[in-house]
Amino acid sequence: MAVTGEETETGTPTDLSACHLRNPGTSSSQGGTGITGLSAFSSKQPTTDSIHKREIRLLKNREAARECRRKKKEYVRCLENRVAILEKQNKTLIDELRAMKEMYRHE
DNA sequence: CGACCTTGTCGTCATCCGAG
DNA sequence: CTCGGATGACGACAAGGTCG
Repeated sequence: MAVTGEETETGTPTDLSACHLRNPGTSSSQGGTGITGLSAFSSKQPTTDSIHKREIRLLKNREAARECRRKKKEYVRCLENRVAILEKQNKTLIDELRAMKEMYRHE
């Protein structure tokens, strides 16, 4: 199903400034959609120009949405990477601590 | 096998936000 | 202000899985 190009590789976010998303939950939810779309032209007959403008806008937004999703995926992958690294680090430190405790206990 | 559920992807709309 | 890009939310659709 034409799943387009995946990006590069582990932990190299192209953007989102190194796993930093802006505050979630600031959007106040849209209007349930449905009969939307022509709101901008509701009262007037759409001219060929406005139709063309709309097509351009939709095309650009379509591409923007793709890019946005791509970035989001990469961001999540980056976070998962960090989690893995930190978990590993944590484990190492716990082991180290345990070893040191053991050492001091025998002194 | 068909009906239903789940998951992933896409396009669109509404909204936010920064630039000019 | 206006404009345009970015993004959250939603519905539609397809593919795969599960169950009777």
